[in-house]
Amino acid sequence: MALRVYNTLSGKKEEFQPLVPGKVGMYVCGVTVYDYCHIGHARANIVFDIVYRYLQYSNYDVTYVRNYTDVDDKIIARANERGISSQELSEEFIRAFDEDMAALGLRKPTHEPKATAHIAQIIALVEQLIHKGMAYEAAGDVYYSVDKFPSYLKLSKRNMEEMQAGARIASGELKRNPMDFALWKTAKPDEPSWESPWGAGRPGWHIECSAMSSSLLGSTFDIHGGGRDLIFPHHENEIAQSEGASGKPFVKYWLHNGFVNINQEKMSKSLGNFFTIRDILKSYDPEVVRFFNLTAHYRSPIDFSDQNLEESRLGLTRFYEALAQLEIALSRSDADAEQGSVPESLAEPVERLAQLEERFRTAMDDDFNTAQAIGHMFDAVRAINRILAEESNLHGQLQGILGKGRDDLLRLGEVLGLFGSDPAAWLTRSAHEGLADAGLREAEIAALIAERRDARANRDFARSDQIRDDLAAKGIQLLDSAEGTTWKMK
RNA sequence: GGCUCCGUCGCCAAGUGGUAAGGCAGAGGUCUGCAAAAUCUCCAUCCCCGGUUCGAAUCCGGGCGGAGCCUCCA
Repeated sequence: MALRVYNTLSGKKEEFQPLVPGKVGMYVCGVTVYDYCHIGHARANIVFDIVYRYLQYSNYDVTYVRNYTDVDDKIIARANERGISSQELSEEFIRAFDEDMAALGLRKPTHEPKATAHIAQIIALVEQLIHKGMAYEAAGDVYYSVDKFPSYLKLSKRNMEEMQAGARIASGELKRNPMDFALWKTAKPDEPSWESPWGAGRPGWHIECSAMSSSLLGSTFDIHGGGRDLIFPHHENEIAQSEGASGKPFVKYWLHNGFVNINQEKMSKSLGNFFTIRDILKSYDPEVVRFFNLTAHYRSPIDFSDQNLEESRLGLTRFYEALAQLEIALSRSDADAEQGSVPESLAEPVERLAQLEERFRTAMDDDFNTAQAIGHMFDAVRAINRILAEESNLHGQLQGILGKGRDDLLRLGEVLGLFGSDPAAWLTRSAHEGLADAGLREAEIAALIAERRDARANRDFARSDQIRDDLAAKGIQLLDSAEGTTWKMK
């Protein structure tokens, strides 16, 4: 089955056919670097990280471009507040962005261009638009003339008359049409600026993406992504600029991810429910954050709440516990054990395990349906646990089946950026999180476990159970097994 | 007002014409000294009302409820 993607431009799912067979050019709008990234940025970047990974998994040669917009009104304003240069500010937050994305386990794009490193291309593009009559200069500013681009608003499917009714021209702007937008802004005092045919100035928002994408991917490429909120005006304007200049279709498939809500409310600074990635990673494992993002479809809104994150933590724990048990069973099993056939009772889980990859692909081929893909992976976990529950001593054939199951799970998990940690280590780390809140130290727990072990050996179950209940009251769950007793936070 | 979109089990969430994935929570069984984990079994007819169809959660119309965009925004 072939990959199908939902294209915002057509409003429906389409079969994905790259311009050049086997190769994909993909551009995703990065961030304007003037502050720390919030969890909405995390979602967008995780979503397109998955797109990138899945295309690579599907054997495409992908060129992934994600830009930094490092010249902008907000950067200038923030830099002035702090009394530093725009460049210092943007460099600081580019570093922060890189750290955040690395923490979230994102694969590095092929190219991460900066707007300020493409001023020459931007100026050339603006000149071209003026030359073609699509743009005009006015007092050092250059504006795009939306009236010259008949298919303007084709992406956002809005109505020009009504948009115009609501639009206003800010004082000092010399627009012919209120919907016209700036390609180049004349420099005000104390602003970063570059020399141009229209005097010193700087690029407007939107033009940098047109310039960088065409520089790195050509005038037509396959996928352009970003958050829904970028559809208008940002992406609409990119289309107008790029197609206006080249006369060729800009992008074949437009992909947009849904929003992040906080406790069912829109995330916004005014509501005070704004979380940076750094804030969240203080409380939650990055892999939990990623897992949470992938349990819903990328186009749907997701609700960021403690309860939902907690559920994701439990879900991810289920995977790691199964993987940890699998490691133990596989290491313990005897390679020389006599070959045995798979018992009839395990035919179904064995079959389910065998189908994992095919099901995963079918789900992901359907517009990157990670929620369904994870559902299939949970099925595989149950199949693994079932086999382990029934056959603690793996014979040759089952060993091979489970070994392949483990490999499949890890390989497909990697396509989603999951299960990359050593299972035992992840579980230990997870167990220790929150330990301080419980007011306990590991050594104390270990001592109590030892005391309980002795009590149990003496069949003093009253004492044994008391220890367990006391710890349970503090949120510590003891887990007895043949290998001894471990613990975790409930 | 215009344009998008959503309303599926207690909660989260897939499914968009062929008879409701999965996770969490819950009930019961197995395992266990007892538990936990694991496993097995059970647990929804899809906001409401019409219509199209052999057949609809899925399509159409009308309600009701919710969200987003239209200004910077992932």
